[in-house]
Amino acid sequence: MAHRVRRHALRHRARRGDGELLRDDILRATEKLLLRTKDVDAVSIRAVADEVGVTPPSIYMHFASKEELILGACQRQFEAFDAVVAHATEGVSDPVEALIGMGRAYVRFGLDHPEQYRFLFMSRTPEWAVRDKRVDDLAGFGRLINVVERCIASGAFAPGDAFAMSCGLWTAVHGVTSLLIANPHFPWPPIDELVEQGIDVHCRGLRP
Amino acid sequence: MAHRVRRHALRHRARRGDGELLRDDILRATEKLLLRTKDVDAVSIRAVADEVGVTPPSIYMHFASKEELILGACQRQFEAFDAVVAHATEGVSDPVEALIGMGRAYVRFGLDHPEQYRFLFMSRTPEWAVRDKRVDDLAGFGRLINVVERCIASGAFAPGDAFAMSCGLWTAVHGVTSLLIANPHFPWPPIDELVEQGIDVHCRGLRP
DNA sequence: TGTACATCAGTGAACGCGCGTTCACTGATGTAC
DNA sequence: TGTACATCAGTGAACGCGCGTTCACTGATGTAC
Repeated sequence: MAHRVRRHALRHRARRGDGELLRDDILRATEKLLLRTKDVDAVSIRAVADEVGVTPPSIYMHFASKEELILGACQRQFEAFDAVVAHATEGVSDPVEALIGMGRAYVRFGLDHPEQYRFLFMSRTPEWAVRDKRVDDLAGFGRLINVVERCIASGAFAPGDAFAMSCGLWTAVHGVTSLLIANPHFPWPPIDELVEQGIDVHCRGLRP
Repeated sequence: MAHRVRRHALRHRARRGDGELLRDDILRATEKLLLRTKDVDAVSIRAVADEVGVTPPSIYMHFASKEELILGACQRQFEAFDAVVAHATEGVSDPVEALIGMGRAYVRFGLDHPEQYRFLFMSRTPEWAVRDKRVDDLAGFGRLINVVERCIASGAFAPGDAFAMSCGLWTAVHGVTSLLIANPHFPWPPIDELVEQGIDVHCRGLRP
């Protein structure tokens, strides 16, 4: 393979006091690389620096190590994912409809941002990421439990452990999303059909 | 980090005509490393050679490249997985029972061999692996379709597209397996419960 | 039975590569006087 | 208003590392005569 050559234009040096601007540029570049390469291992300090238009040591002005950089990008992606799923339930009063909307949004986000999804829910979670990640994780999951409880209260679902049901629902939508991401060459039936059917079957199975 | 040091005993040179023995040793060592390191990226030609007790160039006597080596190990794992799932349906006449048995065996294999499962069903499938892998893949999937068809014929499942139903069932068991593998720190309910509930809910949802 | 030799199963050393990270530096710019 | 200076936002070159892969070789062993 050829030497790594500088591919991107040099970035203008920030004005004094605006050093923090670089931090944002770095995170944005990291996400861009994740999306383009579709491989977290291809995201190197050097590649990120090049994408930003800066030299590698500059990264260390804002992140103590590569781990911290990746963790930072991960956090951002998590927030985006969380926002999309939260948005799906807005203004929907029927709890089953809200649940279905969440499921659709979940799968859609995963398929639209496969590398982000892979990173968030399919990769080995290194020890260092667990603590910080877990907070948001539980926040998004809390929303799910809430909707499931409303489904039970409304009589749409049989009474039972809302937490366990939520785990089941999560595994269901995750199953569709991740299998489609990992196995794009399999002769799947039409995606929308698969999603609708998966959610529908699961909801039918939870009825009284 | 320290220099890689030879950790394993030297292997006895094979007798003339027994050169093929090394091929088997290499594949076994590769699987062992996958299991131990839980990371396909940690499996290097050099690490495999060391595990076998041989020098790196020896690997190239049996595999043209690292890709071929990994592919060989993947094939083996696939066969093991396929055998376990096939075994689960043996001697079970009731089709729903057979399906449940397959599901349990599937999840169990995944949790018992997380790195194999990750490699088979959660990793990016490189272009070169697709063609060879697909054959076994469809073979195992064919077994699933077969059982689903029997479920429909017996009246246990509502009539419908057996292929689409099989896809749905696959995503369901995959969802449980892969989410547990990727997120071991999440406060899951008891695993058996999660598995049983997942399969049960899905089967209920498919009833007439 | 003895010996020369071809073959086979490897070895040892090296190649160039991209990686994370460190360290001494530079040059523009805001600020104090 | 002019100037010395501290600070800030970076740079350039190098470090040691493990990696996949290549190439010329070696030494044991089965075989032909």
